[in-house]
Amino acid sequence: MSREIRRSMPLLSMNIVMQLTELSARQIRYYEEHQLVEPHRTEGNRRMFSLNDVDILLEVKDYLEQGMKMAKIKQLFAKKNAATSKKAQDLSDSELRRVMREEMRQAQRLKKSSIRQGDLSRFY
DNA sequence: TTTCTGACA
DNA sequence: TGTCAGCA
Repeated sequence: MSREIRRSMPLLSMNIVMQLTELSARQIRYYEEHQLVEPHRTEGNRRMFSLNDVDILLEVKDYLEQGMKMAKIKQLFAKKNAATSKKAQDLSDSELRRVMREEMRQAQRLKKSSIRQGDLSRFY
């Protein structure tokens, strides 16, 4: 899966991510404080984001726009990460499905349909 | 010049 | 979340 490696390669600067996500630097740093993303650091302590980080940021942005609270979003990502890593270890597929169903239910309940196919397809 | 951290509102 | 200060 060299595709995963590329997605995790840190090569986006703060300025690029701000334009890509339309989030302010303040917001991006705030989300990092809450461990929603984990950008790498350059020698000069500058943040370097991967495509995965941008994806996550966009998801967070969607959830926030739907009115979801930070606490809820943090829970969601914690579960998702746990589930995806479990899948990587080939431990639990049903758990992953349960989490994904819950996520879609949340999104539907709060809004109509802002979840993009591309995001979810990565997990199947 | 840009980004970083911390702090205040 | 915006913005300001003081650094690197």
